[in-house]
Amino acid sequence: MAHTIKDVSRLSGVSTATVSRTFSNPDSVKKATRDKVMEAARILNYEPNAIARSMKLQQTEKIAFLICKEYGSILDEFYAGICDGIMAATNRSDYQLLVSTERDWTSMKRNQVDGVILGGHASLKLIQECRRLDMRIVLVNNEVGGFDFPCVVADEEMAVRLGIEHLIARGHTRIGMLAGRFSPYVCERRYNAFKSVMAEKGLPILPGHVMITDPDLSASTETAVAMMTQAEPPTAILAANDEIATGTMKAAIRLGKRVPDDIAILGIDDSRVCTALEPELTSVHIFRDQMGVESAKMLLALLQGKEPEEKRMVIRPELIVRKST
Amino acid sequence: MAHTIKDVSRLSGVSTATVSRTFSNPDSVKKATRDKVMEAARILNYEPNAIARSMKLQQTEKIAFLICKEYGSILDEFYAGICDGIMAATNRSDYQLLVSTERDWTSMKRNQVDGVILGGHASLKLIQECRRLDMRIVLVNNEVGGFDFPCVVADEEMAVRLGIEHLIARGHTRIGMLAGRFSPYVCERRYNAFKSVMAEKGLPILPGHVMITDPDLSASTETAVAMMTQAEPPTAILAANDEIATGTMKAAIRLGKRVPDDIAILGIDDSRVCTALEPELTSVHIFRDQMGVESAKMLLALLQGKEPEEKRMVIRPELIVRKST
DNA sequence: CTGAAAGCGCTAACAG
DNA sequence: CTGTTAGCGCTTTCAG
Repeated sequence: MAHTIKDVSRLSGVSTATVSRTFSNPDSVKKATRDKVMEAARILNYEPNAIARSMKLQQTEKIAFLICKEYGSILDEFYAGICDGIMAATNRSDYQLLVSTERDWTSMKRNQVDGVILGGHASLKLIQECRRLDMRIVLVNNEVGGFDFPCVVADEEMAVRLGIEHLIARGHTRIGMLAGRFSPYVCERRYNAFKSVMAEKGLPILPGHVMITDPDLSASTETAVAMMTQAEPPTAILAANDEIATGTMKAAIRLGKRVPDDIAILGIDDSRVCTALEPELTSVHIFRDQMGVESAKMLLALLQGKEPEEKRMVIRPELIVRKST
Repeated sequence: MAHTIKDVSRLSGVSTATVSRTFSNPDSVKKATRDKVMEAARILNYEPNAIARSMKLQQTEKIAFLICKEYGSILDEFYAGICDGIMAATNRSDYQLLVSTERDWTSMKRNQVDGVILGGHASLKLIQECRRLDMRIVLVNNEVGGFDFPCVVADEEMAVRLGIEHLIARGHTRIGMLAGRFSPYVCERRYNAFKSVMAEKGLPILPGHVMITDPDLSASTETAVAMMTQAEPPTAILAANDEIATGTMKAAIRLGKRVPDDIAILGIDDSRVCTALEPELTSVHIFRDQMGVESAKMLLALLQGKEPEEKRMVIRPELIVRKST
């Protein structure tokens, strides 16, 4: 059994209260006393017991990041990026970070964590469960209409707008979109943004110029082939994400079309694959790290009792022009 | 303040012990009593307090995954894969998972977690600190000579061997390697394996046929260009990982060399980029998920007091032949 | 500046 | 099968 505050108290000849103060509020203890305590602690290899502290304080100093998605691997590049950001922000505080998935977060006990960041398509059931246990909640890459939870999202409309405006600037008017079935929230936003921005620009969306595909590589490739082999194919394709854009590139290669001369291709997310491809893929960068950082900061602020001034934080994307457009 | 076991005890008219039993060992309580307790708990919106439980049991039922790396982003595809595996295995147990980095794991208090999985190049200092606090330790993607810590690693030698044998089967004899400066443990293993397997096969390593590069895309591209523009370049290049292989592919494209006819290229890791490239990249799959799963299982077993039969678990890789060789 | 003591919510040994 | 009770290790009020 490890030594406790009592052992240190005994060895150093001071009370347990003083030992406690030495560790949690050093300034309130005279230096001489403090030194005695620290020396005893060193000898005994004493380290404060985090559980007992939590018990007394009734807070865990832990938050959880719960990933709510069903498709693909859990920590894909997008969520890993968010997680990186959350880690960075959490680690700078006194909090520690638990990571799990919606599916596995079953053993919900009170006081496991002080708050949660829900990433992606969190079910209402999960949200209500968290509220029932008095946890503070922040959503990331999702928002729930009508409930007004604090959330951090990317400006999906702006992402699509940046893409379309770039294609227009390159002289394209027959622009198509390959939408995909991945995160419901994101997909819907990007899809709707495409329709509204095209309308705003006065560009018609021709029949067959919007298709929906599963987000994996082979499905996107097939769908892109179908789009490009129409009688009147688009001259530029906006893919709903880089994975789909990659499939579109493969389709172009298979059909012997030159990118960007015969067909311009543009992704969203700006993932690592963009620079691996040839030609390198133009994409709209979504600042996933920043989304993570901001959501963690928001939750931490909430836990300090501060209400954030803006409950809905929108992270602005940035167009990265490369060689595919 | 949330309700406690006492409130439930009072409302249901049984002792606190019975309430406790109802939640942690239901079978030891008569059904009728149990129902009364559950009903009271429901009414009061009671949920057991995890901290108090930990306090009593003197264990947190939490483990930590500490990522020890300096280059690149924290949760890159490789470590995200390991983390996925750890999450899966952890979530199937009663444990929960903390994720942090070596750099940030400073506020080391006793009883924050019951054990740790150290991923990558853990410093001896960190390991000793963990031991001092009586934590159980498992290393993943690393091992420490002479200390005999439980560890899970990939069979790096076999990965290289599979690659070389494949290239030999394709008729290559002038095989080069692009080694890289990423994880010291892995790099060294792959590099040494290359030399020993080549020797074993009786193939000479020609001057300039082994080069070391930074692992980023542009450095690998430059280095690969240098290797391919020698007087007598290799006919096949084994890259130390897929990122470097990607750079090698770019070098081939830049030099107008056809892959695999003019130059065969082979990666290690089998990351997502392999199928994005054209031609698709042959690579040796490292089962990172499995590494995560096994390391978590090992740690969990250790925490149950079981000593694992094998302290050093080696995960066998698998060659995935695609179009680049 | 330091000490005594109460108590955070739960579990488990023991008694009935 | 159920109740009583003694802590787990720490923080914090209140006194000194």
